[in-house]
Amino acid sequence: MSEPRSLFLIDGSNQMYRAYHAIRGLTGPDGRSTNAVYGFITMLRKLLADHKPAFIAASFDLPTETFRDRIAGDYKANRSPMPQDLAEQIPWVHEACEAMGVPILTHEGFEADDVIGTLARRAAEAGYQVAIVTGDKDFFQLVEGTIRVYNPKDEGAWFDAEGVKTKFGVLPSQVIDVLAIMGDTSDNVKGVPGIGEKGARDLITTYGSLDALLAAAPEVKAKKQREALIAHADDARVSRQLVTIHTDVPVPFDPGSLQFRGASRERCYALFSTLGFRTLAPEFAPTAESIARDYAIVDTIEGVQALAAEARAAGRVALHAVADGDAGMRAELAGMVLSTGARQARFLPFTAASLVSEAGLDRAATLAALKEVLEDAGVRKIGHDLKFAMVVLARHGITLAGLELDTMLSAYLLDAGRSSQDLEPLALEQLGYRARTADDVRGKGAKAASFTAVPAAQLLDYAGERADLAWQLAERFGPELATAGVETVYRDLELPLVPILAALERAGVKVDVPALTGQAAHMEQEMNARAAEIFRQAGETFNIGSPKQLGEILFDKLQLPVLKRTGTTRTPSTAVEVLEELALTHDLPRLILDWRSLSKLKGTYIDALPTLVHPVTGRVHTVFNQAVAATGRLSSSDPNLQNIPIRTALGREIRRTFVAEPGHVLISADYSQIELRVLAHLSGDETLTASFARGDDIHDQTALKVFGEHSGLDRHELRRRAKIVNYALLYGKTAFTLAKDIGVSQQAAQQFIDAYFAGFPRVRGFIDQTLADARESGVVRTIFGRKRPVPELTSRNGQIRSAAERVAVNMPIQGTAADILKKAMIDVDRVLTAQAPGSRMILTVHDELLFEAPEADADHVAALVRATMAEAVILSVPLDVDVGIGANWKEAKP
DNA sequence: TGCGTCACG
DNA sequence: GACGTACGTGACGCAA
Repeated sequence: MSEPRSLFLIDGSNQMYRAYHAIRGLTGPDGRSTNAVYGFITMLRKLLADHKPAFIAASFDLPTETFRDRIAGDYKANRSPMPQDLAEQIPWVHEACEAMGVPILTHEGFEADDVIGTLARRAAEAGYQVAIVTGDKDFFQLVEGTIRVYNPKDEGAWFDAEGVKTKFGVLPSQVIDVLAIMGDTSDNVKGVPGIGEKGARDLITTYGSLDALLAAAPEVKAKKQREALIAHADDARVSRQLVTIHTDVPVPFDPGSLQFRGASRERCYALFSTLGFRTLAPEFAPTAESIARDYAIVDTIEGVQALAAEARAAGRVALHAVADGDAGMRAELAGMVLSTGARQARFLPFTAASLVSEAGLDRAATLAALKEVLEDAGVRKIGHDLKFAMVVLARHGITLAGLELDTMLSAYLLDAGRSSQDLEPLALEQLGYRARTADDVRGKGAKAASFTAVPAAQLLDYAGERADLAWQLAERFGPELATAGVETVYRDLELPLVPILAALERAGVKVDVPALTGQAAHMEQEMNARAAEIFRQAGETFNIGSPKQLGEILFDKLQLPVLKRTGTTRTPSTAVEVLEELALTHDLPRLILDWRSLSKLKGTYIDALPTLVHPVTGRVHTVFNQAVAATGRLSSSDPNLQNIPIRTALGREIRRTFVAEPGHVLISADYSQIELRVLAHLSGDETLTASFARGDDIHDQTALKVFGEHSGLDRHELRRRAKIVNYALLYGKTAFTLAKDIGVSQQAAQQFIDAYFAGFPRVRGFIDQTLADARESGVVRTIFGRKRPVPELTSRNGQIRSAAERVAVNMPIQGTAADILKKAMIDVDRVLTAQAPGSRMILTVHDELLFEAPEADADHVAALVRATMAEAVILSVPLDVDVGIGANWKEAKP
């Protein structure tokens, strides 16, 4: 808690140095180091938060001569000059102090230490509690009474006289004597040669003081110490002068000028933005309170009706559905927000059943009053993530129509590589102020409340911003879509996809819960059997799921060789490729692999899926994320239904539990080798194109081209290796990894790579041209015009540059394939609506679409789907579609 | 919360 | 000569 008369004096230079060394490799947008200033700010923020000082100041050394230079001309002569990238940060550190409301103290001719010492003494005399914030032990000499040293390192440590004795071994009054003897090489304080910290401490403890020690030097028992003390007595006296912190600097103690002033949001925001502190800057961004705006709650049905009329008259309305979470199928609709202009919004909170006293609107009546406007395509809709609103509203019988501008999708198309397409960071980036987050109004973690339990008045600013900011962002993004060349992909693909994805999410997929429960029991038995054998071989029980514990067993106890280390912590890796290798010589790794595989399947799918069955629909409803993957792909979450196992026999059993409703079947349709076909199209390679045109098996063709006719391998193995080669080389895989993947020498792998590019000569040209264009423009694009920035192509760091090159080659291919699937979804949706209305699309998995159809319609639907997908786009090679029909997803896979 | 691991295309 | 070594995702359990 804040002491009314507490003064914190920060040893600024010391803390800056510490930050500089504690954090490595942090740079700002212009490439200059920001590590010291970042670390300093972090320290300062923690100090302010933890101790809430009423008075505070930071002192820094000036680069001018001090009295110590006059005492000893070579004072600090040994000190290596301050690193250039630290010196550069000094002005920023000063600005950080000023911006954070911390006064800066300096005084010509004295070091920061002396200024701090003087103020500490004078403040203590005036009755203040003083904390000297430093990691420098020299300050221990000042500790007495209400003066303490505080080292903010780690959790922070306080040193009073007792603490100094414990930490340094002598009383504060004896500290300078110890320092005078031991010297300080970095400051070129000579001390007494041959006597270090421990020796100095023992001598001072024995003799009481330096003067007493020097007087008694001839009696010191240890010969070396005795001779050194006699020979260097004067050095010791000079050293004592140098290490003594002066407390009589002519600097007045003026409490008024040392008051903590509080941070200036503007200055902090400006500084932190300049320095590229992406998490820190937003905290200081201007909040919207500073901007005049018209937000209000509407809580009468007449008000709602008037609002509906207003929206109709305006012809455009930004809207937001206030509901918890990202999953539209699980969100409880707590209110609606409408905006028909910048900095304007109306919030319609619904009365929560649990909060009888809370004023609000009846949900059903309100939605009934809004229904006509929401369903009128003539009233154009704006929003951030309109799919979410669509799904939520659909559950209340409203079919949102007239989608015009989704700011989330627009932002995604304008910069697919942005780390987040959420509203708050976009508002900060585009409009320059900090929007409220759901966490701000609901609390977060375990204390988080539901929107339905937060009083409407508290939600108003948050809710209003959702619609208002969407409106404001739409004003910017609308024109930008055209200038960025992504309007086509927006109009023709992303926007039409919104209602289709909303329908997929609403449809969900049926899972056979009893079957999953049965599999869980079986899995558990299998796991227990493996675990027992694992523990027997290990000679002890441990947590097999802990990479740390497992590593200790394998590499410490059993002394198996460490073949690979993990990327970040450099601990021995226990990844699958490592265990596969170890399994050649030991039994244990194989058992571990088996256990892991079972554990993964059980934990991620078998146990999880039943808990995700919707209580009303009895089906599992995923969320399709349309603005996440940088290439243009969709992703799936809560649960992810795009990574249901298929590669192992046991995993495939999980697919059996994805079933059709009674009387229905599942139909799976997937594009055959779509990315390689896109490559053939983009590169114009004649050999590749001709193979696809003839309908050859492309992997067999590659096998022939790369391995030759007489490799001696069976066709299956050849094809497996060729498939790896086909997909790997395209994205820049190296001979090193290819060799491991297909089990040949690195030299052989290199020959395959050379043979591949020789066999498909235009592929190399395509890669080179793509990279040349990308370096020129800074972006790569799909054939639909979707773009992804690749700024790092010009990095001076070879590794970063290589990674960017692989990204640049991959994106046009993966992204074009994604565009094709999106186009196919739009076409298929139209065809099914017209010609097979009893059937519905239920999932999409990158190159596959899954449908649920009445049994009697199955063949018809399969044929429609196949034809429509094959004709989704016209490339220079045909698009092949494999279609299968079955009672469950496994059987439906062609 | 970050990390290691592993499921998918 | 050392270093690290195909792209794109999301979820789980552990450890701090």
